[in-house]
Amino acid sequence: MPPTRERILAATNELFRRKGYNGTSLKDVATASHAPIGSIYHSFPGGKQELGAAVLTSAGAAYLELFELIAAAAADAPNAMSAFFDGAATALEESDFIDICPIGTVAREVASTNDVLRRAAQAVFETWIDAATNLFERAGLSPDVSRSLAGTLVSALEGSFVLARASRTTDGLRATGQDIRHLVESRLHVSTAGPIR
Amino acid sequence: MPPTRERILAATNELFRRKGYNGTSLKDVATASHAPIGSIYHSFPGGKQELGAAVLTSAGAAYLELFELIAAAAADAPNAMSAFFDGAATALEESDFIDICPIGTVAREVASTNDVLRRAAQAVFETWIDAATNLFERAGLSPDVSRSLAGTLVSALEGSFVLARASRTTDGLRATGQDIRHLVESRLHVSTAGPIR
DNA sequence: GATCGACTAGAACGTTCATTCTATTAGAAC
DNA sequence: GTTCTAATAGAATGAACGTTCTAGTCGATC
Repeated sequence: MPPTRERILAATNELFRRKGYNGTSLKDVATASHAPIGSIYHSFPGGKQELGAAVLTSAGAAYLELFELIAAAAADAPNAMSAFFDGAATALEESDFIDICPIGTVAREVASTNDVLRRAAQAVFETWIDAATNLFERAGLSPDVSRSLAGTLVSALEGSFVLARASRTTDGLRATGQDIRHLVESRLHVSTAGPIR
Repeated sequence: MPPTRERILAATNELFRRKGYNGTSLKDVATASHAPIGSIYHSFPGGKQELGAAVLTSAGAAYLELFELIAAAAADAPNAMSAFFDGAATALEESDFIDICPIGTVAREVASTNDVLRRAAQAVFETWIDAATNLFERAGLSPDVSRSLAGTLVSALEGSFVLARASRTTDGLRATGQDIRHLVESRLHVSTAGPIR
């Protein structure tokens, strides 16, 4: 059995995906992680808020790693786009549509009411956008275009999770992957073979 | 003063944006709408769930109307894309980053735990995607490409709301608008002037 | 002007929430 | 083997939750 702190983080991560921040109680966390409430407060003295921020940060780091793995395995930037969305679609299907990034969920839910969690989510998104920006820059795009595309990629991923989860289908997710792939290809052609620049 | 039912819907709509479904209490709704709790149950006998579904539906219809207005005012489909995102960015800035679609928030929060609300959100997204599909078809794109782009547009909008709200900036929102605009232009060029089809 | 349904009003109820608290257990340090 | 800190354990607490319930108020209709 993994250490208590890890079990609590993992259980909370899953609960946040299913029920969001306000829908997850610490009793739920205690039950799912097989840890008493006292241990939650021992590992996270700041209570639910500190636990929430830790979950966002650790989940963000895990997704960043996954991002880099998929990007490294893809033949080029456009292929990486399809791979991101197809991978997300498969994960969603296999988990009966619960395996969706908890960060966007929590970010929307509490961005106006909890500045600590808002900043934690913002920091995570920033790491993803930085990583995607690097990917596009390495593919030959300008810093500005790369950063814009990175934001669009993360937005499209987060947004298509919402639609997929509401409709319980992944068709849209995969189609959006193709659209984003096409967008990146188009930007690459303009900048490397186009008449201007 | 508008009728009670309308006041309750409007107040709940705003509370959902700020705090999500689970974060909004019926006491909050009663206070914000200047209606007693009894009146909430009188107008919505099904309680919080029925109220929630009604908010999603009415907000969805309002956004659909807004979508059609902006699309009709734009010179063409690509211009409509920028207009959607710029309009959202302005609304977000003017409302101190709370004026973000409550539907995506609630959809992520309760999609796994409340099928009534999940279906309500799904139905709303469907109306938006249908409307956007029509827009792209009228611009000359095939039904398949149009529907895919429509899903990508809605996804990118919903997703960039999350990022904008977390970062409290609208730069990314506007940049994504330009990317989506570019994507639509690219699809139009391929299908109307390209060598194939 | 009496009657009646629609609406207003908020107290009451049982549950659940995040947090705090007091014990108890386990294992390293000396 | 004693000591001491870290971790476990869950009962206690007070606030807040969604819902139900009982009164009271309003305005139209006869």
